[in-house]
Amino acid sequence: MAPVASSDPVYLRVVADIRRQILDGSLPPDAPIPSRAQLTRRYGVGETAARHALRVLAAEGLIVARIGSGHYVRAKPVLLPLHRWRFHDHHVPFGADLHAQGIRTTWDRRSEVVGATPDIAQRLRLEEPAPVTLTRYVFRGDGKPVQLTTSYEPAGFGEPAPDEAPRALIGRMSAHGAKITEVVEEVHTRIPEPAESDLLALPAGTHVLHVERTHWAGDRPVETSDIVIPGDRFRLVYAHPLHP
Amino acid sequence: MAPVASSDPVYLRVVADIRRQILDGSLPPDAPIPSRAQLTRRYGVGETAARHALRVLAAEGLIVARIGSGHYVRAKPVLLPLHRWRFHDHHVPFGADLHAQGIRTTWDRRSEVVGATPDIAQRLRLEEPAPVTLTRYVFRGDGKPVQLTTSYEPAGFGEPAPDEAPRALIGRMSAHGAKITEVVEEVHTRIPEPAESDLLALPAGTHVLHVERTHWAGDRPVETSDIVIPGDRFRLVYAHPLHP
DNA sequence: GGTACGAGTTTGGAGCTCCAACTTTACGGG
DNA sequence: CCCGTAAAGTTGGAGCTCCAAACTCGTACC
Repeated sequence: MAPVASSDPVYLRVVADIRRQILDGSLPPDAPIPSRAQLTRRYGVGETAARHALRVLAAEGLIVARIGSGHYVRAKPVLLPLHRWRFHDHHVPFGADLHAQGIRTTWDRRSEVVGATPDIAQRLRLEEPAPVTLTRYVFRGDGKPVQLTTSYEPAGFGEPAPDEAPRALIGRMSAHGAKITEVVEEVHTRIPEPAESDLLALPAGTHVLHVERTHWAGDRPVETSDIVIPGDRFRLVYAHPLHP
Repeated sequence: MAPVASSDPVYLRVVADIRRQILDGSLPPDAPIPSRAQLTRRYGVGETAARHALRVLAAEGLIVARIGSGHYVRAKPVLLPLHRWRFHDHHVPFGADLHAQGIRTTWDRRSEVVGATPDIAQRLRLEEPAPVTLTRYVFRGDGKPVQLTTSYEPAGFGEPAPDEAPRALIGRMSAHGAKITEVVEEVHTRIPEPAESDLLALPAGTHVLHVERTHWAGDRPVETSDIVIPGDRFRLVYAHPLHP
């Protein structure tokens, strides 16, 4: 979770504080959130900031607004903001979460330079035809493939060193002085669900991929969400940061 | 797209108007959106409304804000708000979109009454143990399964007639005077991608499921997104309604 | 005891203002 | 012609206010 510096907008201070209380359990499900008026007093902020903080938390799915009554902590607020990290432990819920459950994480990667499809070229703001480096990361939990990430970046930024950590494309490109406005990436997760594959006329017991697609904007993640299943299943719900 | 009545909030009038222009192409990608000041004049609304309208459109992914410069129509703004419709044509992007591409849509359904899992019971605000009707819809594009929806509703609302259209649980339950706060549903889509299944050590050519999970709240969808692939692939991006 | 009403609280819509940070543009000097 | 600076425009943060609709709860009435 990105820490909130004291220089950050004040509404983020409020958001961070309430979010922390919800996630660590001091505000249990269905607990009432202080009202707008109370927040202004308690945090010494204006109504605008209090209101915006509540809206952000509601958009994250952590709280629900019951109009006329108040805001309440949502049932099962398993939340991990989807915002600019990757599998690697320092950046990512996946890594942290797998670790917390005693699952050892590893990964490998294969890169190749390919011609950009019109789609990719447009997203990376390149002129067609342009060579792009396509990198596929396979992330494993206890050896079993858990997640596959496909990332594209303009060719010419150099091959990553063999042991270089999975890197955030955004960070890397801005380090080279380039402006990145959008990143396309695909995330895959394993999920065996025989009953359902049957309904879809697939061979019974077929292992099935959970494919999740992340259209990732420099300004704001458009959408995405989900669930990881390494052997057993556990669930992560990603919320959309609603800032600003 | 839900029509905007004249009694609706004014910011929604602005949102609806700009959204229409973007979707019908009169505002092409990268076209500038009128600024806050211009919107207040052009639509005769206050700054608050203009600002909120822009924020909603940005959250929907239709426009990007470039700070200091302005708002611009986003590249490829394929947008279909994920908000209380289903596959069936009148309610749904899927149906409309498939149709637009000359794909015939069909569907079938199987219902069974099962015991609610703790999870489902809690979501439907039922006391455990409670019987719930589990319905699986398989939606097809030209006969090929495209989407699978699993929905739960409290048992006792009656079996749907064999030819009754896939129904919105929310609408149906409120018609019975009940209050529904959340709907759980699962959406599955087929996506064959041999190269990637190879990387994940699956049999080559295995057909793969795109699983997407929709946690659907009475107040606001927490998250979800995505893509449909019937034979060939085409893509839909769902945006989160950011209201209020 | 049960019901109906009203006062107080809370959210959401809408208006206004001011300012900092940033971008774009236009202008003038070298 | 080119470059640097200044002015104008735009977004985002933050403050304030007023009001309608909706909910809660306690009181008073039947």
